[in-house]
Amino acid sequence: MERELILLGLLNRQQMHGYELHDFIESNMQMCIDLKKSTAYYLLEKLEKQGHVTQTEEQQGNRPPRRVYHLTESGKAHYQELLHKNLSSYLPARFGGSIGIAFLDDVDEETAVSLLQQRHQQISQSLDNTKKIPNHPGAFQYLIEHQRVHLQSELDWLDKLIQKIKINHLINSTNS
Amino acid sequence: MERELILLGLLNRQQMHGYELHDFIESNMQMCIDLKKSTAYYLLEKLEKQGHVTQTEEQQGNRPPRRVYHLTESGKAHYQELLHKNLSSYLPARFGGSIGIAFLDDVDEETAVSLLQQRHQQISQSLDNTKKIPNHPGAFQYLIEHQRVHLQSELDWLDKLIQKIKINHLINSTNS
DNA sequence: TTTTCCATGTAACTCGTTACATGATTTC
DNA sequence: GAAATCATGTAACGAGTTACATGGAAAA
Repeated sequence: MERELILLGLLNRQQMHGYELHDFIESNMQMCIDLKKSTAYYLLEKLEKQGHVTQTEEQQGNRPPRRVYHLTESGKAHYQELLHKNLSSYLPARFGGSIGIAFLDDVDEETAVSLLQQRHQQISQSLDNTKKIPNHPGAFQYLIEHQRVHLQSELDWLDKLIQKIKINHLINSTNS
Repeated sequence: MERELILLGLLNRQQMHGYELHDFIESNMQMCIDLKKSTAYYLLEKLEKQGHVTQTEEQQGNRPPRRVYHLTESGKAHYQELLHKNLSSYLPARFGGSIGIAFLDDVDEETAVSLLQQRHQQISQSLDNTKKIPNHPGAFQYLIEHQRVHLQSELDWLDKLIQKIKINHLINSTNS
């Protein structure tokens, strides 16, 4: 549902074609969603069938024609519906990535530290990436800030965890 | 993949049957995953076909026989593989729930505040739920703590956002 | 001139959910 | 006696990904 919401939200600002939409999402929202091209095209087709958007073709020289989409009235209503639902509800954020934490005891401490450091590195990278995103007016900026806060909190927590494991390791190794 | 990882991780501790696995996950990990029964059964069948687990039937009176699963050697290896992968990589946590934030400008301020308060309520509820989870030995507890830290950070952030919107609203309404 | 970018799409697949079905047992 | 729990499953569906295909234009 959220992919549809993004497309509608962007189209609510201005008409855009599929490639453009995908491109914008990839370069400005990559930290919170990964929308594949084929999914974007598929979704736009679906929205058109449902009457939420309409197409107009734009020819640019010899290139494949751009299919520029715009919201219909029905689309605007649908957009508001999805937006309200999204804002009002908290979908237990899929923390797939953290599940392994529950089973940390099943890898030895050196390995654990090294694996978690790799993870740390990636989160750090993600955080850096959010800094490359150009500034946007209005609420869009909130999303980016939210992501930054989240990533920073993840990083802090990970640091503490790694410290704990290192200390445990010292204790265990001096005891044996 | 993470559902498979959980099943393997639990089976690595002790043999369990499908219902029991599902039940444990539902009551102890509901804050980070929602594994449906049919998915659990399906996954266990799949793991068996792949040789990662074996079954033994246990009859209890007239009930449908319990299918108790245990890890094979191959299963243990597979488990370690998935666990390493999970620990070392950060899958940009699916923040589907927050996407709407980017489009907050498209709802009027009173509505926004009210929607976000509903969201706040739900996160708060989630946080309370983590407190009902019984204590677990070892690393399992880290997962719960991680979730709590995350939820708290979400709550803090939301509070600030709601405040900002309220202030904006005041400014806008006195100006007009 | 080779690579990257622009611009679209299709077919097959995977993962997971929904909705259904069964039937004994325990609890209220 | 009704409702919840125990215990399993199947069939159909849905969302999204992967891998592929096409071909001109711009940049390296």
